[in-house]
Formats: sequence, C-alpha cells, structure tokens
Amino acid sequence: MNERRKPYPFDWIEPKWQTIWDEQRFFHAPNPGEKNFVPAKPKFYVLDMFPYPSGAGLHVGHPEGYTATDIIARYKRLLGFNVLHPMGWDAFGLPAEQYAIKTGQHPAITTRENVAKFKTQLKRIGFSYDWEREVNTTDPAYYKWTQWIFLQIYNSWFNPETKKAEPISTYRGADPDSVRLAYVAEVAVNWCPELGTVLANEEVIDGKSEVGGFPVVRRPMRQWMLHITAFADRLLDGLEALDWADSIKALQRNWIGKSEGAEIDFKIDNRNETIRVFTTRPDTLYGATYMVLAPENSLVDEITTGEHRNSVAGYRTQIAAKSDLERTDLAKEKTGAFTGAFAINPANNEQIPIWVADYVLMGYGTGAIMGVPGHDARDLEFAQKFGLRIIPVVQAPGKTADESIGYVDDGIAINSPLLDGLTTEAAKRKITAWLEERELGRRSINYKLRDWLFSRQRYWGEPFPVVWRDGKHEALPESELPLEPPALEDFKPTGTGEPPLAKAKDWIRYSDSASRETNTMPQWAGSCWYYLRFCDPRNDQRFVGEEPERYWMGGEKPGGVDLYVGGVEHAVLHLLYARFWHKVLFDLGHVSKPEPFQRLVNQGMILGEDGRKMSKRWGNVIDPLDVIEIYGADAFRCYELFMGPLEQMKPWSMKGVEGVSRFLARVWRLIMEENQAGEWILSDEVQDVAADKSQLKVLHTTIKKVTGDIETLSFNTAISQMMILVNALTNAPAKPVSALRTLLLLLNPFAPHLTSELWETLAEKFPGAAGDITEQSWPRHDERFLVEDEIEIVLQVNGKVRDKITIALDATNAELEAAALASEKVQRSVAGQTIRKVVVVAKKLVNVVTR
RNA sequence: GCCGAUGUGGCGAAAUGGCAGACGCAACGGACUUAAAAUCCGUUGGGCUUAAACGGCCCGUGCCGGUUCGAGUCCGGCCAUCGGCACCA
Repeated sequence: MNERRKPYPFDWIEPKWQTIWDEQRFFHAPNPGEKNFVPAKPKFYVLDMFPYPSGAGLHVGHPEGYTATDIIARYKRLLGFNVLHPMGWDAFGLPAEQYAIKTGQHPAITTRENVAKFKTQLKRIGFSYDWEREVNTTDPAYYKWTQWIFLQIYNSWFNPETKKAEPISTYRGADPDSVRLAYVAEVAVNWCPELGTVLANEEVIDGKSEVGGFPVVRRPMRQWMLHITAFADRLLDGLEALDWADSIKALQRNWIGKSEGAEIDFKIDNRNETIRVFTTRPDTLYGATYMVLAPENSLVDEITTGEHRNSVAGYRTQIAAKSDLERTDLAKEKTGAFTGAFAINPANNEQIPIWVADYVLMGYGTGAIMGVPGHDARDLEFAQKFGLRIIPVVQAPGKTADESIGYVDDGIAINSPLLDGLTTEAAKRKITAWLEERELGRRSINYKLRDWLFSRQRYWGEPFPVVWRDGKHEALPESELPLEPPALEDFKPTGTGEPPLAKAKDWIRYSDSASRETNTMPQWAGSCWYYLRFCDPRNDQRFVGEEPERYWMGGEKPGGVDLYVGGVEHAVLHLLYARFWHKVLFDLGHVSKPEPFQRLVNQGMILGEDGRKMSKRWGNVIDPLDVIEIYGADAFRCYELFMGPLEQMKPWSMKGVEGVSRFLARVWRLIMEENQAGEWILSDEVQDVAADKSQLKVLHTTIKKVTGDIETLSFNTAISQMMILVNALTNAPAKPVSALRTLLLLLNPFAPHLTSELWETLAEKFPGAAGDITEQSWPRHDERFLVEDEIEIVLQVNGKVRDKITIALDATNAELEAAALASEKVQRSVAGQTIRKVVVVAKKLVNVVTR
C-alpha cells in the first residue's frame, strides 16, 4: 500500500508517540516513597499472564487480552488511579532447551533473542506497560527469590491444628522431614523417554506429553513433591470471595475434587488384618457383596491364596504392561481376578470375596473399595461379569426393590437392618456413627487433588537450593542464593532418568561430604509469584518489599491483583499453584493478602479466518505486525476487541480490521483535512462552538455507555457507541471542539496514538486543554443532556406493536392510555373486540389487551 | 457418563422481561470521478398483499411446552456444538 492510500498517517504517528511515551516515562508507576508518587490516588493493579517467549513471536491471540488490560490501564489512569501494569517473561521451559539440544546454542541466548523479539512486537502495538518493571524468570536476580520461596516452603509444615503453614521449627514430632511442605518421595511418575524427563499429571494428555506428544510411561522415581493437598480446603473455600467466572471456579473445584464420605475397615477372614476402603455411600454398606483391591495394592500378595497365585500374578503383570491410555479406556470391559481371600462385612458379618481389578485406582482413596453392585454402575458391571451377588439396599422413589438395582441416587434404605426406612442422608449419618462407636470406620474426606510433583530432569530451570549429605537433604543457606546452573556443553538428557545437571561433576560436588540436588524446578515455579515481584522488581534484599507489596496488593477484597487476564488453559494449574504458594507466603507473614488475584477474566481464543484454530498446519496464522503494517496499531487494537465479547471464541477477519480502520480514519477526518499539497491540516470545520442539543445527547450517551462498558469489559459495544457518535458528528457543518475532545478522551484507551496526535493538533489552535491527552481526566456524563421533553411511546395491542406516538415526557399514565386508545391504528386493531385491560409502562409503552 | 459454556440475518455480533437484529462486514443502488480506488448518501431477516409506490398483514432468536398483558431474555423438558474432567468409589 503506498503513502497516498493510507487512510490516515498512522505510519508516522504511531512511532512518534511510542518514542514520546518511552522517553518521557509516561507509564512508569512509582512506588510509595519514590519520586512523583502521589499517595492520594487509589491504586489499580491490572495484570496479564506473562508469555513464554517462543521463537515464533506473537500471534494475534496474545494481544487480545493484552489490549483489554491496556485499555483498562489507560482508562484507570485517566480516572486518577495509580496503575500498575507490568509485563515480563516466563522464560524457563522446554522449547529453548530442545533447541539447545539440537543446535548447541545455550538456552540463555535463545531466550534473550526471543525476548527481544517479543518486546519489539509488544511495543509496536503501543501497550502502556511500565517497562522499568520488566522481569524475566531466568534472570538470576529473579530466580534467586524463586529459590528463596522454595526454601520457605521447604522450611514449613502444615499444622493441622491451625490449618496453616508454619515454620518447621514449630513441629514437635520426631521426623520433621516427613511433614515438610516440600518433601522427597519415591513416586510413580510420568516418565517421558523422548523428553528424558518426568511430567506432572497435568502435563500428560491421553498418555502423551503435552509438549511434543511423546509417549509417557509409569515409573517409580525419587522426586520432590509439594504438599498442596494440605491446602485443598482453603483453596476450595478461598474461591468464594473471588470475582472469577463461575465456570473457572467450577474447573478448580472439580480439579480439587472434594468428596465426603467414610472410611470403613473390613476384617480379612482368618487373618489379623483389615482392609480400609473409602466410600461416599456408607449407607449402602449392607449391599457390599465383595471387595476390590487395586492391582498395585501391596496387600494383594499377602492375601492371595495358593491356587489363585498364578492367575492373580498373571493379571497384575498384564495390567502393569498396559499404558495409562489403555487403562483408562472406558469402552473396555471390566477385568479382574479373585484372590481366594475373603473379608467380613462389618455390618452383617457376612463373608465376601476379595478381588483384584484395575478399575480400582491405587492413587485415589485407599486403593481398595467395597463393591456395592446394587447402587454403583461400575460395581454392577463388574458383578454381572463375574457373577457376584447383587443386593438392592436403596429403594428408588416409585420403584420396587428389584427395580432399584442400578439406582445410584438418594432413596430409602432397605435390606439394611440398622438403616431400613431411613433416607440416604440419615442412613449415612447413622451408619457412620455406628461404625465410629465400634471403631470400624470414621467420617472421611477425599480429594482428587494430588500433591504437586515439583522436580524435573531438565537443564533450563531453577536448580533446587538443596544439597544431599549421607542420604539426607538439607537446605542451602540463603546467602548462597541465587544458585545458578552449571555451564554445560551438552544439554541432552542422560537417558537414565538422571537430569542433565548430573553431567556437571564439579558443580555437583558441594563439599567432601555433600552434593547438590540435580533436579530443576518446573516451569510453573517462576510464574507462581511473578505478580508479587512486579510490585518491587529491583529489590535485592527481599523477594518484594513490604511497603510496595502492601500498597499494590492492597484493597478491601481478599485478592491483591485487581484484574488478571489470560487464557483459559491456565484456569486450573497455574492459578491453583500460584494460589497455593501465595497462601504459604501469607501464612508465614511474607505477604498481606490471602489470595493473589481478585478478578480473573479469560479471553476467548481467536480462530483463523477459516474458523479453525490458528496453526502452521492450516496456514491461517495471522501475525500482528503484518496487520499493523497495513492498518496501524490503533486499528489492530480496536479490532481485537470489536470482534466480539472478550471471553468468547471468535474468528479473525481482515475485512473486519478494515472496517475498524475506516472508523478511525473517519475520526481523523473529523478533525483533519488534506490541503492542495496533499498535507493533512486541521479542518476548518473544527470550531470553538457549543454543541447543539442533539449532539450533546449523543455525546453524553456515549460517555455513559463507554464508561459502563469499559468497567464490564464490553469493549465491542463501547466501540460501537463511539462509531455512532462519530457518524453523528460527521455531517455536522461545524464540529464543536469540546465534543471532539471528549470523543478523543473516550477513544484514547482504545486508539492511543491517533487520539494523542489529534489532541496535540487541536491544542495548537484551541487553547484550554493543557498537557498531553494521557494527563487529562476521564469525562463524566450529565444526565440532564440525556433526557428529552418528548419521548416515543410504543403502542401495542395484545403485545404486538401497532403504532408509535411521541408524547410529553411527563405524560401521566391516564394520558398515555387515552393517547393509545385514540390511535387510529390501535382502534383498527381492536375493532369489534372488548378491551379487557390496558397496561401502561411509563416512558416505554402502552399495551391494549382484548383477550 | 459428570460439570460448564454456547446456539439470533449471508458473516462478526447488539438487545435492565417491553419496537429483535444496534454497530461493523459483505451485497446492492446512488453521488463524486474521463475511469477506478478512496470518500459520502441510501437499501438490505423471510414471506404475503399491491400494477408500482405508500400502506397493511403474517412468520422469525436451536426444538417442544409453561409463566406473563408482553419472552431472545424467566421456568421445565429435549437437541446440537464447543470446552473441562473422566472406572475418583
């Protein structure tokens, strides 16, 4: 596109203002006590999920949320807030390491290059970040504090009395290592041979690695774990007071997966041992006709009797050989093997067989269940396949006992001497109390949430500040932080499960008697607390200064960050992990708030023009810089949000960008015109005249709507309303400069370059508005300009519109009714019918009812 | 299977229980132009009625029912699409 065809000269306006903003530090937010800090202003902390700087650069999906937050940031500044709006880099991670393996280039170099690229792109869009607060998780000055926080976690335990994290020194037990919030355990991990690392459950999708899609197998390994499950209840309860979408809260609740029930001990027949099971339906105990142990349950070997040893061993081998994918395949039939052993049902002392089956998972509950085929779909299927007894013990409403087999909801207890006639709820209470009295069981709560597998066998991550001595781990002193990873030539996995750091023999050797931990932390670590570091990013004494933390994370609500915007893909893990760390830091007194993020919004994905997910494969990826080249950054920003509601998934459309670009050009031409020489000069039509009544009405309607819409993040309708205003002003022979200035202010958060330039141009000819547009105040609407003397009233007959009349605003209901009945069209519609009722809605409508 | 979200013109989408489709795109017509682009103005849910215009009428927000003077919006029951979890006892 050549110079002449640009709808307005964004190509020089945009770089001009970006330079001014940078040089004059317009968007730098000083901390309390620093120069230019204004204590009287309220604070607003608006945060984006910081990106992983990949080699591919930004695509149009990233800036959607970033534009939304930037509009909020600019709007809040005009409203007189101290705004914290930072950006940084979540730069540890696999791609840079994989690239290093392929090319030998150190991940730090790749990361530096990618960060530079991302930063250039973000700056080109005109975001008002305070770049002086930029952080990078791979910077030793940053991960020093990531390691420090790990030590806080390591040096804490969860006190069940106070339900809080406390320093390990307050623990009175014999073995503190057994209760630390960071502990080492031999666990079955998701080992990915291809990546040469273990993965968290969350990083495994359908038995394959989330990154790369490589096969993942189960394998026991010694791993660092974080005891997040201790906080399950608080993570659950804390959701209540947060302004998050219900759907996101539901995802977290679902992930935590709290279920209440009972543990029940079944005595093994002829042995002095019991099998403990967890059930949410203790009321169905009389219907428990068999038990099942998970194949990995260590009791299996002990109890299996002679003639069944071969079949059980065979079954367990067969299951062990299966991948996770095969095991969780729902379509398959139930399988299992009888152990030959029996247990005693504590309710009725009946002997019931003990089976092994893979539909019972070792990782949930106790790794054993009581089989109640009458009222559990899985147990029913299993019992039917293996011919086990099925007893109905809960009667479904309106059904016979036999018809109630397979009924899994609440009903009335039957065939249960102690419980007969009780509702499910009452029966649960009674049987639990009965079991507790006899010490055969107890109330119990189970969670799906597992402890967080926190170690990775990688190079490009934070090393653990831990050394091993005589087989025991101990923390490094704080003075040795940051602990930097060793320089390596070869980043390849060792293939044995030993991390790449194991290759750095000198580095590992800490002293004659101690050696360093060679695992590194997962990528989640750095992002668990970056929002805190932004408050005080250059502090080298503390992970965040107390005063900046209290100021920026302050406020009346429990969460400190006022608005957090990012992709829904982080709805569970990142947000749960960050909340967990935050609660530990809160308990230990390091931060002032119990929750990190008060209001959370997930932006929807942007699809390609073909309606498919953007991907290289479809060739439908849109590069923001290509769009900006043709239409400018302001048009790009506006289109990102004009497309539709922020949270919705929606397809990209270049035609749509063009439409928005036309709108901005119309704004430009409201104020500017081309002279004979083809130069843009201030238009003669811009005059210092008062806006007329209709202009004032649309202007103030726009102020009101845009303000309300920004608050609710309804940016698409805010832009629509500004289009209406511009359309209304376009044909005015004289453009009142006051109205234009208001328009520019309203549009400024959306199109900051264009409006800055026009504001400056207006100021040259029309005095009275000193300073840059970003230094002005947000306009307020005046209700007086919205009301009219006369108002249009809709006349309905039986709910259908028949006529419209214009009538005085203050017309009484009686006058409205009279006017409606006088309408010729209404009379025609009601002719020959009896009027039964007339509904009058003041200032809106009159409905004449004849039925 | 469970949980959640969504369903409105040719397309992206608007609509405190009160005129369905604002605004934008696309399309069509007009003005300007030698011409095109750009720009400006106008038309645009479907159908019936009418020679045409004006006017009038009917239908229409995934489907079926309900509440209401009045339902895209509230309630009940389905269907479809997308997302999450998934043998979680």
